[in-house]
Amino acid sequence: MPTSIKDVAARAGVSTATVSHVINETRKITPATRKRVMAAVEALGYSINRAARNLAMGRRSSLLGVLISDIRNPFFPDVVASFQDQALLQHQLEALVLNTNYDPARMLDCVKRLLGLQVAGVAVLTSQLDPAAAAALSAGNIPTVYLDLGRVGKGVSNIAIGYEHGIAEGLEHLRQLGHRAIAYVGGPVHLGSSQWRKRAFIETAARLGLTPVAALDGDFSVKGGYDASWSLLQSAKPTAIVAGNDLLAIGALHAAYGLRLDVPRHLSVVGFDDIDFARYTQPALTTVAIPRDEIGRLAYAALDGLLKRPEQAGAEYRVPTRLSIRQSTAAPAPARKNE
Amino acid sequence: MPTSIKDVAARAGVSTATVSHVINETRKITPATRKRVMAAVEALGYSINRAARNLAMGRRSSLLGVLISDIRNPFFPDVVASFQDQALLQHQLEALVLNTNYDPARMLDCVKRLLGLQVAGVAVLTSQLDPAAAAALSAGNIPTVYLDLGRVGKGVSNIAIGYEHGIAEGLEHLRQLGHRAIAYVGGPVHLGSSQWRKRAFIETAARLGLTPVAALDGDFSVKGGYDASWSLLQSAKPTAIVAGNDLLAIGALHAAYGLRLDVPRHLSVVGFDDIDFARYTQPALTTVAIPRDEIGRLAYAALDGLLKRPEQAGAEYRVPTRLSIRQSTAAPAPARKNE
DNA sequence: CGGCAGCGGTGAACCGGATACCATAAGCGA
DNA sequence: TCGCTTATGGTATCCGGTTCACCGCTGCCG
Repeated sequence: MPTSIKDVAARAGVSTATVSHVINETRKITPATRKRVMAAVEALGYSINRAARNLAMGRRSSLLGVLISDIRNPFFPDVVASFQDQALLQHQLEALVLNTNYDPARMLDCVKRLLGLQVAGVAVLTSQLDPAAAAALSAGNIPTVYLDLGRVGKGVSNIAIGYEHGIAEGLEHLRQLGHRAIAYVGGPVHLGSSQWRKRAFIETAARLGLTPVAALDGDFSVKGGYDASWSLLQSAKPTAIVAGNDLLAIGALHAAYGLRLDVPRHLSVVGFDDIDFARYTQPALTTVAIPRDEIGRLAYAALDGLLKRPEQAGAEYRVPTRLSIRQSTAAPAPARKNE
Repeated sequence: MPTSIKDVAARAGVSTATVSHVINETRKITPATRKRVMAAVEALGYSINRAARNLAMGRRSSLLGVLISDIRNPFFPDVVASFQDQALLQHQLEALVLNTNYDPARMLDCVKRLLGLQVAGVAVLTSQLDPAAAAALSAGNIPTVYLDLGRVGKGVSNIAIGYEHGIAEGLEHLRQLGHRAIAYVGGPVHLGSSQWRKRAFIETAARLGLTPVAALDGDFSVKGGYDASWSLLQSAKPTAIVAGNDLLAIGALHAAYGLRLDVPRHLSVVGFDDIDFARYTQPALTTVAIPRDEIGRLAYAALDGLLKRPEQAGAEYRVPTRLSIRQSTAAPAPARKNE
């Protein structure tokens, strides 16, 4: 393991400087010398130590940090995969993915670790932002891209998600089907993404002249959706439920099974995210699709841009949402409508 | 960016050596000094430069490479998450996750990139192994742990998956329910994991005196399961289908819906993996569970062991599988049984 | 009271590589 | 033949940490 540039230099009978110049082609070298050096490199199986190189050059590493909330939530692997595909394409940088588990403290810890690794840039794709973490990133002067969080500025870009369009499509869809009693099941109140979805729902509903019959917050899990929907269906008796993400929506579907309500005849359900499994629920889930691969691609592109033009201000990107209509929505059955 | 240990030392009025000792707790320090140092660290937002540290300590890097087939397959995020949780717990090493997309060429590329990054160790959790990649790893003398691939040796550990037990439970379960006409839907023939599952199925079936009525290979996707099951259900008319993974099983469920077969009355379905969604299909999927978090934990532990005792031979670990019985299996309906 | 051990802290030599600067020799015109 | 420029290689320093040898101080003990 200890084949350093010195070993190569010794074997080739030259100085370490020469070896360095041969390897990096940073100076003209006589063919004879170059050949001797290359032979020594071959013979010793030498490979350069990047840590030392980065240290010497005062550069950051070739790593990009990617912060996500929860790798088990199917939303994130899709984003990460497309991010990594980009990184692979431009082949140079690697993506280091860290989970915050929706925990601000852990997020700060992750940021510190990334700083310690001298990452070249960070993509914060979590649904909330710990202020201390943001401060640490900007203090470290690290190019950063946020997902629907934070302001654009020097070295900081942002990807905004246009929730309104998709949710408006969803509500319009429900209204046209004849639904009036619509309830909302949301995620944890402390999460930004959760708040914005809920707000988009309420404002859009108001604009369309619909009054939500109820809104309940759970966590972003199937169980949370199940519990919330169960109690909603017992009390408010909505004809349609809009969920803050697809896991919640799947929970709603199961609550309906449990209460022997047929979806979509007795209850329509609209999800959010359009995870892969949404098309494999029974019935297949109507849901507001967020272009996850587009987010991954943009996040990489944004970081790439910041890295190439460090002194320039970042940009604001925007991805749209749109309704993906499947079988979990239909006109409410008259029987239940009159209940 | 330039807050180095020297800045901290200067601000705290101590030497860099002392700062280092405070940070690493490698020596007794008076509370007063420690406090001054910590205050300086806080005030400057100092975070240690791992590159420099690794260089000084003669270590490779604080990165562990984790190779997986496909981050979008829910199997892997679970494994990765538990691996990372371990890494976080022992906080020192980071996990760098790379996708091979089931592509041997890409796998070799990933390995080369990892080698370039001086990773301290690599966990190969993919379901197949490119020989060139394995050669590169052993040539680089990198501690490696494989998932059910390759041999244990110096610096190489292996995690074997005991497919037999779980699949035997599954087949026994089906036999007791009265199934005789059992078909198998498998994954791509070129994947190791796919082959072993299929072999375990066939051998165990033979041992139990059951003869599979058919076996078809698709890819590890819902669509593949759908197509294969559809044609199986038309031709061989099995009363039960065992699938090579849960995605395939979900495809089988949908093929049954499509053919208006009631699951489990007309068709029983057994999956493999027990991904989270298996409990949320309709009906909930009976499946052979693989302890994914255990795999992640073991993979980390194995690497940790190899790193701590580099000269020793690796170990063979083994994780069991077991049947998780839900609602997709039942006794076959007499009507169909006599068809 | 002198010797000595233990404690808390410092200075400086590394780790592996990049590079500014210097040394040498060759090339070349005057 | 001298002096100046170029081409090429060497020397030394620095990057940000770790760590070892050492040092002054205190307190204990004979």
